[in-house]
Amino acid sequence: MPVLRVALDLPLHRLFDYRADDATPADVGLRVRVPFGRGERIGVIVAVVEQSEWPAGQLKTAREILRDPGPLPDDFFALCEFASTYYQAPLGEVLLQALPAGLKRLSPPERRAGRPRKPPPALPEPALTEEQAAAIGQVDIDGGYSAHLLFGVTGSGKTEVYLRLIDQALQLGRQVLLLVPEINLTPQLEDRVRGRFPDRCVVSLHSELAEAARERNWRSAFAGEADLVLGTRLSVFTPLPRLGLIIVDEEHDPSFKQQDGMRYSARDVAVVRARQLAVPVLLGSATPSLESWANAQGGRYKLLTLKERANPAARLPAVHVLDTRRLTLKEGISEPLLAAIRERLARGEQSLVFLNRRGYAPVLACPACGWVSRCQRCAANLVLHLADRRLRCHHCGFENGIPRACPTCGNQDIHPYGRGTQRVEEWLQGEFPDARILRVDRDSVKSRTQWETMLERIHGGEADILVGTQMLAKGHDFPKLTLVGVLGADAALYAADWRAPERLFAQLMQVAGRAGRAELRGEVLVQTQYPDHPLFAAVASHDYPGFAATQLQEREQAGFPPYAFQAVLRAEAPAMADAVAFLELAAALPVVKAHDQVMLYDPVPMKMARLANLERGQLLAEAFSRPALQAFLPRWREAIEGLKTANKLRWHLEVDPLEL
DNA sequence: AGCACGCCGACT
DNA sequence: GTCGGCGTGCTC
Repeated sequence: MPVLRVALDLPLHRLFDYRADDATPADVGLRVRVPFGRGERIGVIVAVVEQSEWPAGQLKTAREILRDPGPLPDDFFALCEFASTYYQAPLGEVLLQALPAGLKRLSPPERRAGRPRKPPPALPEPALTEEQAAAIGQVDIDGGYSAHLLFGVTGSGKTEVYLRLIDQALQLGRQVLLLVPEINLTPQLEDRVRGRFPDRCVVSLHSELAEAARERNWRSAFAGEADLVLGTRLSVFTPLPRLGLIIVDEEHDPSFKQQDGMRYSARDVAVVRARQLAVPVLLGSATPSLESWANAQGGRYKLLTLKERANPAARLPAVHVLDTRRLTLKEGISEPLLAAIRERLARGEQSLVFLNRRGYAPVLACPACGWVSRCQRCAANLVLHLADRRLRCHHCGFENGIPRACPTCGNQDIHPYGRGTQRVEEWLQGEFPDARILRVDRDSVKSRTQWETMLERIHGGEADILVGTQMLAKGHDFPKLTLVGVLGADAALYAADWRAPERLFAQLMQVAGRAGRAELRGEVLVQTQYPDHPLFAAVASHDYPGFAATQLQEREQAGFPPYAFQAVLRAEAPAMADAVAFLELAAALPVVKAHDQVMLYDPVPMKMARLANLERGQLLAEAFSRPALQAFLPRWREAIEGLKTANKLRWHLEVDPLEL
């Protein structure tokens, strides 16, 4: 009697066996409906065997083997097995997160055919620059696994390199997977790709897609009908029978890292997938992650460089640092920056004021008694949103009205302290009454559609001054934008977070890249209290390699990634004492002593120590070899699972954490 | 993760 | 006397 070994979406690191009279080994990879507990679940058949290790009498019988949409292929299993092992996530969880929701439900609703997209206008191939041609020549599309880091400044035409390589892969009859960060996946990018390959089937996969559309696109990829899958991190696991090339655009972008459930890096998974399938992978960025840069320096990735802008008339923007200690600031803005904005207004050009802090002010406080607007559930302040008259926690979503007087001492004279985008917008409007100011942050742009509309308005010249966060920094060309002012970006520079300089550098380069196209040279004014920090000199000279070299040197000396390999055990509980006690127990486990190449730090509260009424602590594990860490993790995890946990304590492991 | 069973407090 | 709290244990 054949037995199915079934992976279920449970936080359990084991498979479940079921009898199935008519099953054959060909059924591996199909979905199956099985009884579980007193209910029913959908699982994936991982193996069909003759004998179960379980007592035959306790085996239940599978209800139904689901033959649509055909078996998941071997290479998909191999990838999921890798992720399961590497990230210490149960196989069932990995397998099933890769499927569209409809295929995980017990009774899927009727499927309706989607309306086909209207084809966008066909786009011609622009001529290649020498550098682009050289980069393309370095990639052997048909030569098995190879990993490349395409390092190209903004405007150097990385996308054109992608498109040519995609074309080569398509010509060979292969499928292509193009991964982009969340915010970059807009219909415009989709249209650009479609326009270049008008007779190819291009599908997109991202979380904002309606469920039916997502399933349709997934099925088309799975069936080998789609030629090109354009997607965000979740699409790295899409089964693709003819996959021949993987591209990760803006590979340094933190949105490639999943921040809940299985905390994987889609960029790293993409490289593993390429190696497993023996196909080329291309990572592209103007400011590569230091991990990728180190891989390129070490020869594990081939470095392809684009130094020149595709349009030679477009010079890199001039970057100037403004020392805020020596300048008088009005509402956080210095006179030289104001003058520069005034100049742009006079010339009919656009300015962008970049400020990574939304809301009106980051805190409301009482000068008399020292009261500050704190979140009751988090270790954070409530941010003042004057536009809708609310105090709001940006971490847990808690909201309150604005008190008229200080809740502790009754003082009527409470003030907002600091500045967010709303306040800067308001003040600039007062300063430039005739200017059309557009604020772009998560409060003014809540959906992909709104983001679209916003981009169109900016392109259409409907704004003279943009005030925006991170969101505006990414990958869109605004032809009339010639000035970028950066406010308070240096707060994190001397903080404990050793990854802060890398992020700030990428952010500044990215936002600087918005300034100046074609005949209009851009100017970037960065306001900082630390004008002498070497980071600014590197930004001003557009010297990523120099910056990366010093950063990597510092990391090597300090023994930080990428010269060390880390995993972090996090615990959250209503009381910090419980979380820390649990972590101490985990640190004292016998397996820890058995792995002397792995070093455990002391359990500490997390940077955001309290989130949504839970106290959070973490325990960092570190090794100087990846295999040593990988050998340790499964044994540690198993031992931790055996620990009895305090009430309401939850924990998880994160491998290669980006934030500590 | 669900979802049961299982023993101790305030209520129709 | 019950309804219900969530602590502990299991799911092939």
